[in-house]
Amino acid sequence: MQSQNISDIIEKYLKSILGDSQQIEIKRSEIAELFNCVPSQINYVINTRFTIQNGYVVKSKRGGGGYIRIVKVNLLDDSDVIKDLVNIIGDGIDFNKSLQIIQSLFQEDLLTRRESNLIIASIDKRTLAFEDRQIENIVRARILISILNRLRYDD
Amino acid sequence: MQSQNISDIIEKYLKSILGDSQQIEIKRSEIAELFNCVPSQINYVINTRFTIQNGYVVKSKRGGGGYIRIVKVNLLDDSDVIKDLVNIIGDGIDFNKSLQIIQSLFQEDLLTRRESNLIIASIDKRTLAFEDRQIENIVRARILISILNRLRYDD
DNA sequence: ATAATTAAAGTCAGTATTAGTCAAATTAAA
DNA sequence: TTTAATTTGACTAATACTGACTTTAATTAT
Repeated sequence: MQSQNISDIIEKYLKSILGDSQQIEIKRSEIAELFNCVPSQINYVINTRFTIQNGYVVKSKRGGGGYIRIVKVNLLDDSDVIKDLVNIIGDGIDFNKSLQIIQSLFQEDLLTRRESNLIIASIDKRTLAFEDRQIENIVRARILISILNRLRYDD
Repeated sequence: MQSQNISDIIEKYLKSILGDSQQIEIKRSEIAELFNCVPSQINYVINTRFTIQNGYVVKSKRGGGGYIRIVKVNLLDDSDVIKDLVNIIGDGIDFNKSLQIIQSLFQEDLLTRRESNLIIASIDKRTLAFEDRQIENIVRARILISILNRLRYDD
């Protein structure tokens, strides 16, 4: 077996303790200790291997009693379609193009009318009015992508 | 597994004795004694978990026979609450406060779980991460207010 | 009545306990 | 050799806990 770097090993370990359960909760420092690495290595593993693309969602809390929770989500059937849309959006999109995307999602029954309206409200020109038009489109893209990625899985 | 800090435990306890009732009245020192912590910890729990954004209003009295009263408020029939929320949002709000507001709206059935999740995705820290932290909060406030307005039209 | 005492709760700043970020250094792969 | 992935650690941020001090209200003493 090749490439047994620590990140791969930690990844395997986390997946093994995930096992059949839907989610795990770990203490970053404990895992780091266990594998004799710096704590931020755990972040690296999570950021590179437990992404939504791979079907994982991660939540965490700092401070006393803090934790990192890794949740395995099941990607929906339309997940790939949405992924393609995300690629189209790239790192900037204007309001009209966004509207088209939302409308098509609505027509595909991937969004209710109410949901569509809420999203439109959030990426609307007035909501995102900046001095700089370019920034507006960047922010809009980020918001849309974040929402689309959220649509790729249920709770 | 999760939430092993005293604050979370006290929060759960208070919510459990709240139960179905609209309000409870506690003695700070008694609760502190019960959980073997300093009295000001109770203030900490209240200030971080029983705020108006969480859907609670707290009243208290000092001196002999003093108490802390926690009241669960209803967003629907209390227009002052909505006003308070808008005030809190103001022209800048951080992610955590926003999250609390969304959760309250969900608990009051003003948002579905899916809608809540989509909104959370759109105002998430990563989504709105800018060079300037201030801008992040400004945009988040605009999005939230835009959404609140949208909700108003719907009814 | 007024003052002193007692019995609450509030505030705030300091400390402790987590996790996150970022970029430089190193290692592996192409 | 160039590029990509990994490793590291110093610095940052968020959350929780504590205790000394303050404020307010009720009760008791004068």
